[in-house]
Amino acid sequence: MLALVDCNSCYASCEQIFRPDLRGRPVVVLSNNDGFVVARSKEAKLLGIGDLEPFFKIEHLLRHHDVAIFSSNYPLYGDISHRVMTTLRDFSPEVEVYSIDEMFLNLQGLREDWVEYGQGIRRTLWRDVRMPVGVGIAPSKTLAKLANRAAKKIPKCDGVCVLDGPQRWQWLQRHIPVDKVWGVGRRLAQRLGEFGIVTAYDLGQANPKILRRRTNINIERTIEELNGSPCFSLEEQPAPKKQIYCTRSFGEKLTELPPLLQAITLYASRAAEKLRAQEYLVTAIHLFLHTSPHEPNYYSRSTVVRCPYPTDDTRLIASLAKGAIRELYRPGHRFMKAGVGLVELVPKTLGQGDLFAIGQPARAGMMMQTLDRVNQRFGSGTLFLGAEGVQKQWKMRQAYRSPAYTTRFEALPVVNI
DNA sequence: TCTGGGGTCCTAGGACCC
DNA sequence: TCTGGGGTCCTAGGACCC
Repeated sequence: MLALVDCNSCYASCEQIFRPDLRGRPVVVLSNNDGFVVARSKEAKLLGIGDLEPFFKIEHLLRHHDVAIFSSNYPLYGDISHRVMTTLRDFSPEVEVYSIDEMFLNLQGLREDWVEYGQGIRRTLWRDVRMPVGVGIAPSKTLAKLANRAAKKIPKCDGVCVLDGPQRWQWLQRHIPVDKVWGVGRRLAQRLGEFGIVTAYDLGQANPKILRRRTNINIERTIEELNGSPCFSLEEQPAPKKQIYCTRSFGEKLTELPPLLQAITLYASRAAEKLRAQEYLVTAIHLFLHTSPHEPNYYSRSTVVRCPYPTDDTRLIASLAKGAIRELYRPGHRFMKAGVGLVELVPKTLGQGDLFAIGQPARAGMMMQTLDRVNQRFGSGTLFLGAEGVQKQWKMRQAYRSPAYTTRFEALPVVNI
């Protein structure tokens, strides 16, 4: 058995931790660039505010109902997430951090009353972090996902749902549309519909071999999982990434080259940071930029540049990225977004293997190590390439951002006693 | 005034080469 | 009977997840 713990309306709940006056009130959190709604408190959902609704389309509705609006505050959410995960580690010796607001716990060998175990998790996380969560417990990840959904949706569950036998999970599956199954998106659901597969139960009863031929390979394992046979194992150490991307929409459309180059330098730096954290080197870099698809004369270009040698040096990666963007840039367009992808990676420890090939100078490695240490200790962005610029007028919009309560001294909450 | 996120992986299809 | 490869690289775009 394993458990999936998932924070309720994660970002909205994070905001409510330091604003208890907002508990019981409608709260929404917007995506990067204040683009659309990515988190809604229970009360906001009751107002009929949908998931992923463009902010500009519903702003009037939010104002009308006096909804509290927040821009995304990732330093805050990341820190709260870390507290949640740390607390959860006390409940199982083997865990997988699946996303910023979800964790799988292996329950193997823990003989417990699962409902009480789940309620214990909920009580503890509320007491220690003030984070409300749902707990789904089942023999496979896919079932634990469904259980988690039920824990939140079915009032009788009171936040915990245990699927410990076929009767229970089959009953639930009959009430869940197939596109809510983990790994089944809109497109696949449509295809499955052509075979008469509409609910999660239909999928569980389908013939895996036949469906595999007609759709994709993963569907076979999903079917097994729906029947209680685990196929996706718990990954304590997630597999190394095959690609690392950093892409952003700009706060305002960019027409000139210099700010584009600044932005791409920042994205290259972020991607290189992640690359070093994974202890890999990059050999090929993907660059792209495009205008808004909602505007006429849509312009979109991308290219791949090869590195002279496998590298994790921010300076080299940024310089290659800038060179490529110069080539892709055309005046007269209003660019909305650009990005850097490190697309061919090799483990750092693999080494060169070629006596005559040029490798990355050792000094570069030391320089990057110093850069990372300073930024880890004093905060991301303490040391950065001058080419990023200082003003950064292209930064994303964050008109409603809350303070970094837990990660900046000057933003610490003040308590009046 | 104008406004639609970000990350990862996969695949289709064309160009090019032997 | 009718037909004619296969690999690699590149770009574009889609699918799915949170």
